[in-house]
Amino acid sequence: MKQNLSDDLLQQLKECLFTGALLPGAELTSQRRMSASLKVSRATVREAVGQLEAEGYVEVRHGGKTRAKNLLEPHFNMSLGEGKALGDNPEFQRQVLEVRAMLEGEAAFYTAQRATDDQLKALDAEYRKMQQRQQETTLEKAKEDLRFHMMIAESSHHLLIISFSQLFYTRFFNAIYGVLIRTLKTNGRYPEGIRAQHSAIHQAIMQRDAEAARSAASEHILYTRRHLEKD
Amino acid sequence: MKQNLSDDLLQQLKECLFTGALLPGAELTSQRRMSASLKVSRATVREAVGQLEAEGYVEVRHGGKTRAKNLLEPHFNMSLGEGKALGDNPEFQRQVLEVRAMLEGEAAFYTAQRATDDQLKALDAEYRKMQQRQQETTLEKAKEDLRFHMMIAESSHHLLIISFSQLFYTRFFNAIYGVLIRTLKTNGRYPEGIRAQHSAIHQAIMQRDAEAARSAASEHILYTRRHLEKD
DNA sequence: ACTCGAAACTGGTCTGACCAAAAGCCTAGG
DNA sequence: CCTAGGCTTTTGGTCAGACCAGTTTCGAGT
Repeated sequence: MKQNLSDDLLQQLKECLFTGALLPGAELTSQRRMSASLKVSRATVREAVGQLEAEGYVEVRHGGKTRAKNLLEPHFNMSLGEGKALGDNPEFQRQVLEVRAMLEGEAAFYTAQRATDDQLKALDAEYRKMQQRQQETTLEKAKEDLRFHMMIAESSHHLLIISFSQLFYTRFFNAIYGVLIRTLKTNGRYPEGIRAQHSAIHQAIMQRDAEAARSAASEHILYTRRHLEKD
Repeated sequence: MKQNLSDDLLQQLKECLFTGALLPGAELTSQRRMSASLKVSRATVREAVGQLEAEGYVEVRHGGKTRAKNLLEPHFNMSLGEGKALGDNPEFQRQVLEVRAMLEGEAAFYTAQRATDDQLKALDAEYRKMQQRQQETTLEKAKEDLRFHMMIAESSHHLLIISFSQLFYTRFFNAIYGVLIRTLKTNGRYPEGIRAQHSAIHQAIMQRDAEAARSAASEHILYTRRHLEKD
């Protein structure tokens, strides 16, 4: 079962990618460092990294750092969501909310179960920052909201959820933002329920109550959807 | 439009393969000769040849000559072999199951709510067909199972769920299939719970009971996951 | 004619060097 | 304060030449 050194290394690197030890967007150690720490030549490292790139798992730029790619990205280039045409479509916005409801519910669930203490601490800090800042533009509020949810997703230790969340939030930001705009228009102001819901999610995760976290996160999104349906 | 030297060479070699200048079984010139005749270093040649091998176009044996493979071969591997490392990874398999649990739960939920009568009829027909056929290979059972779930997803009238399901099932079929194989190995036979669970999903959707459909579909997947964790 | 081993291939790895692109840093000028 | 500009470091891309390890080839000795 002995194979090439470079194949060994390739396998090893893939392992890191599939288990989530190397998250999408994370930087790989440089070829020279790998070469030194693994006691193989840089040529061998290059061979392995080259394969990884060819298979679409990492992105390597001359002079820049090599970083892990999102596993789902190559398969997510559909005509969907490109542009705000879809972002303004109420039916599409509704669907985005429904997916968010399940996605963020699951993310919160696994985060409550698996987040490291450091991640919980960072999440707590972000939450408090979010609670303080008040007078901001709608756009900033939306971004802040997304950052909070993205942090939860990243703490889930669930490669697929992390990958999908990344793609989803970036691709469909327009639709998500559009929902907020429309809510403000219909409702007159930022719905007062949001604050309490964020608090509930935060609290459930901090107490590592997975089920509560899931339903709180899910409810948070469905609450927004109900606001939208009043039209 | 200038790219890497090795990429240039890779492209060039592919040309030879696709135009038939290099027929299946033919020997490639050695890396040293290429390096000399093209005035590039052997490292560059190796990079290109390595890619070719990774893509399945040539076969290279230590000490022996490198020869062109049958062009159709990579496409056959595509159906099953793409990313074998990924499909065999237990941790990844578990994550795939978890995503399936939420994805298929939601799909069943919306299908129960929104499927047209025609879609329900087609689903019913597929279900009955599935119940009849018994003696089949594991592979065929897996495909059948996936077809059933894909039909549910397609009946959900939910663009995002449909799109994601399609990508997910085709892309990660290996991991899904790997789960089945592993279950069979651990368990000795096809778990008897599956049949009843399919029935429960089918029944809930037919009665348009969305909540029941969701939990039945979700439970179906989680049941499989539990089987896997017995190791 | 056959066998077998040396020699001449092949690909796999290593070393250390240089180039070019990107990133980081640090200073001078707003 | 901080931003724009250059300088240095770090990164990936390529190169040369060497050695190791399998394969193949082919001729000498039987």
